[in-house]
Amino acid sequence: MVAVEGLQPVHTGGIMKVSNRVALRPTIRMVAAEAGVSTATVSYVLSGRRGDSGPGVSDATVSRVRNAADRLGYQPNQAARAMRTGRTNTVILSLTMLSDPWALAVIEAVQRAAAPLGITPMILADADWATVLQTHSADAVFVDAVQSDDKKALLQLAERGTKLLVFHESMEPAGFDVIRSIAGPGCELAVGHLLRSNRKVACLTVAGAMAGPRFTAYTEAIRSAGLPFREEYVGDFDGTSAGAYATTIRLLSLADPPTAIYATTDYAAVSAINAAQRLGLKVGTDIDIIGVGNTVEGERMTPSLSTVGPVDFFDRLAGLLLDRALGADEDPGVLDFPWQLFARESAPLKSITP
Amino acid sequence: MVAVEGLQPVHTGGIMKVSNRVALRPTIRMVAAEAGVSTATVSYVLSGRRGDSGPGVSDATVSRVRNAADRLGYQPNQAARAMRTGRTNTVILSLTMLSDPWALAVIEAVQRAAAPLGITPMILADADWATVLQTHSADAVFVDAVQSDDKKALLQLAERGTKLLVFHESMEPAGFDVIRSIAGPGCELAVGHLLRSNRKVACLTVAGAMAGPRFTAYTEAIRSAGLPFREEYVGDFDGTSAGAYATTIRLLSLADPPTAIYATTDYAAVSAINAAQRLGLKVGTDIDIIGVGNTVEGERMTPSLSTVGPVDFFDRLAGLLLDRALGADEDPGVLDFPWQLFARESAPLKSITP
DNA sequence: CTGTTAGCGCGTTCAT
DNA sequence: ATGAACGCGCTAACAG
Repeated sequence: MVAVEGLQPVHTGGIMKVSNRVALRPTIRMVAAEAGVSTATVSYVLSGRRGDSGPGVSDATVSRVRNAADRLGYQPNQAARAMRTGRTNTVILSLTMLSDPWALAVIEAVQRAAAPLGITPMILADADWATVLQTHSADAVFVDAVQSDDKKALLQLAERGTKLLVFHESMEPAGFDVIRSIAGPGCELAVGHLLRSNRKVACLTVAGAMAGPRFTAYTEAIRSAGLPFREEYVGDFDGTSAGAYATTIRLLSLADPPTAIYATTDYAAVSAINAAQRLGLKVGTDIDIIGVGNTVEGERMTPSLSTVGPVDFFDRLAGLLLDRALGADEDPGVLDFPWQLFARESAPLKSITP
Repeated sequence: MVAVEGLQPVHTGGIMKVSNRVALRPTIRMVAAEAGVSTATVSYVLSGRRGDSGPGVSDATVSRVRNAADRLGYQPNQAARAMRTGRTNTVILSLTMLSDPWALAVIEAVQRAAAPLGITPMILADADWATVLQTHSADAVFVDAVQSDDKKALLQLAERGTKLLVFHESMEPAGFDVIRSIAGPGCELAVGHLLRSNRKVACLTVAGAMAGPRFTAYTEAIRSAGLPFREEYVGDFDGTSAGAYATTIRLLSLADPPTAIYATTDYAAVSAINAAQRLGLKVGTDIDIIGVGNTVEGERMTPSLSTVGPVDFFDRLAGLLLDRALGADEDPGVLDFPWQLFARESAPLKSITP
């Protein structure tokens, strides 16, 4: 030590107790001093490690340390811990479209799974996630809207040791995990379900998404059922639920109204049900309505919403993310979620009418 | 140095180049070795400091270092940097109700302001923010839904040096900043505006919020205008925009329909406008509609939405947050946003009719 | 004026 | 139960 005798506080590691600032955050050394033990002991006690082979710390010491820590209000400095262990006790969720209920469901599921593990989910709403992740690390990262040209960035991140889970329909794992949940076939299932007992099936879809798989599935299914495609049965709306409501009213007010509606999201389907009921129709009898996505809200409402979607998507996603965060060092792979039909009250299974 | 001669790699600080793992992240020492300079020089070059008084590093060296860093793909380790400097280059936004457009606007504004400063906003969606913030630090933190009994937790965090900005109507600053934006008077302004040219004013409000200031302002304003309170003019809905749409249809289908609608949010007002137009009414002439919140969407739509709200709220909030993050060590205070009336097309200023 | 040396910060962990 | 060596980037003090 080169410290000037009279100035150097002995146990505190030298941070500015001498200066005018009040002591900011207590360090492990202060706790050690307070408890009259070494920093190593404090570390072992508070991080609960060293259970590897026998006790190692006596009960008396444990409580002395605990008390000291409480008294000082000690909280470990995550930056220091991260530097030493390489773990941040954090997972990052990179989510575009935070307004989307899908994103909220991801957050909720991860939150629930992470809390008991002492891991904090942080949400990154930056379109430029690749750059951010180059410097800010986490124990695992979920990225929801990857383009094919992001592949290089992903590879680089993976190579640096970032544990990545990527949501993408066709990308192959390459140092990162891929979460997959392909909509097309499931959506055809939905329309097909309606077509079993209906010949006049309309589609409620967001105006901007008419090139996507959810709408294509509609035209496909109509075509392969040998039915004519009726332009007036395509109800495009602006993406808001009010828009979906209004468009449903319009569809059902046609001279020759549809007897079933395929909505490309559960949220649109909910609006459609409200609109149909407003017009005095009995949903599931007078009119069949089916959604897409298998959200919990649909399951719980009355009448319960028929829908298609992956099973248990959010919880399993959260589970995998946290597995990775905890460092089970398995090889990355694909987590595929096949879609299923949930025929509930709003479009029940019926004896087939020709 | 106590290192065993033959094993210790000289410049790398000893991380496991020896082991089987590929080199994970390049460190500043590797860059220094690659460029043939000291770590200090690398640090000065890459962090752009030492600009205090003149350059300090020759152009030739600068480019040598830059090249070396690029070649290795060096990115500074934020944890190490944070430990040394106490800065994380991060701000945390603790937001409940992430689905609320208000939260999205906060995120968007902060994102925009933070990016050029090299600061990354991270969103915390944990109801238990107080606990999380005890261990995870950031250069500044915004907390949106503080209860009065959180005060103790806030004080503690502030004492530890966390820079806090708190959104609360009545709390006083105490080591943390308070953002304030009181709705009541502004809402009365809105209803008052409608009452200047209408006697039949309905209210569109969320069913659960009828004890809140936005609804109270309606009853208050009606009362002080000497008008009777008409139960059938209260249109409560479920919080969705489809619900607002449907409720507006109901209100306007009354035997004695209102000539103006006060909606307690801009989003409800937008739905109300859609509904009124659907019924063939000319908004701003046949019917006046006003919202609450002064969102940008309202300003841009046609007809433009009349509303009340704070001016420039999100950008100024973002500005203050980043000021704090950058450490301008001023005393905390209150940032108050008085509300204003924006009389636009959906409820224009009219010559007064008695 | 340019570049280097050396040591710090704080929690973890190996060897004693 | 402890001493002390880490990790990695920063920066005061110093040397050419």
